[in-house]
Amino acid sequence: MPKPTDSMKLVIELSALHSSVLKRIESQLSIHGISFTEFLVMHRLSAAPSKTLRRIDLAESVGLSASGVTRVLKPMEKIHLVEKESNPRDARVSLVKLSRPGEVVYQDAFTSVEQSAESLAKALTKKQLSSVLELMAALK
Amino acid sequence: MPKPTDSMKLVIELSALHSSVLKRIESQLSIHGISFTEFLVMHRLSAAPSKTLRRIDLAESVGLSASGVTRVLKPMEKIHLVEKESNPRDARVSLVKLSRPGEVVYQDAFTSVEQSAESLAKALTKKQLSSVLELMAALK
DNA sequence: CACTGATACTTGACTACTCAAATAGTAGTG
DNA sequence: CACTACTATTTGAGTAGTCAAGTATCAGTG
Repeated sequence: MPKPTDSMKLVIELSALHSSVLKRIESQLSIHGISFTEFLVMHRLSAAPSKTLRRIDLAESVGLSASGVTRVLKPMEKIHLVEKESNPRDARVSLVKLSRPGEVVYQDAFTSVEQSAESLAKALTKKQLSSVLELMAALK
Repeated sequence: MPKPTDSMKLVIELSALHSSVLKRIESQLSIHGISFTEFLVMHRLSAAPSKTLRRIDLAESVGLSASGVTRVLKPMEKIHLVEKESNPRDARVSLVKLSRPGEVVYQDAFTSVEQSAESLAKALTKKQLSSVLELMAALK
């Protein structure tokens, strides 16, 4: 019977932590009628120049496949959280833009997520928190 | 436009890290024909007394719902990685046991996962690694 | 400027879950 | 010892994603 090294523990604990954190956040987000993935999409769009991204870059930044993005976006377009724009320079690409109503939902959701995040992170000191962030960045 | 606090960054980076790590590991595990979830199941069973657990406890420890466990286990039983046992004390519970062939697959898979994990963790010193583990445990 | 190969995206078919309801069994209480 | 309430599990129906194949467009080359 193998005994786990620390690096093994890292991946196992990472997975456990992810699943528990996700549950907390999703339950908060359900109030706003969106999933964490949808929140992430809006988060990335909101940070982008003119709140617009190519679907492929969006996929990359939220950790989805191209088709995954197509599928998340479809219902979001339907309720006008995001809108489709075309790129005059390249007819292959379809740009996604965070709409005004989308921004409003995003900002409300942001507050909720932040609350969950704070309540989670209060187990750590400020110093510890920035330390985890740094260490996690090194793992990327 | 809201600006992310560190605790917000924590949840977002956690999700990104999880998705990238999972992809690395799953691609290694595909050699053994199992998913990371199935690996986790065997990992927990392997650590349990007489390699046996109730389905509900298994669910809890791998972060799945009860029905999720039922569904992962079904194909694993079919190829005899695990076997079903009943509890004479309580006819409601159905115990799951890691079979001998299951142990073999688990140990091979363990080696693969450990390799991925090592290659991931080599971005960190030993001290940093045990530090992340400690901080992550605090977040649970 | 026609060809070749790469890129952006969408769709079909499948897998991996989830939740809610159904089933079966257990345990405490009057 | 019948009732009530709780626990363990499975199943049906639906959601969220994947990969592979298909379509459209672009960009470089002889």
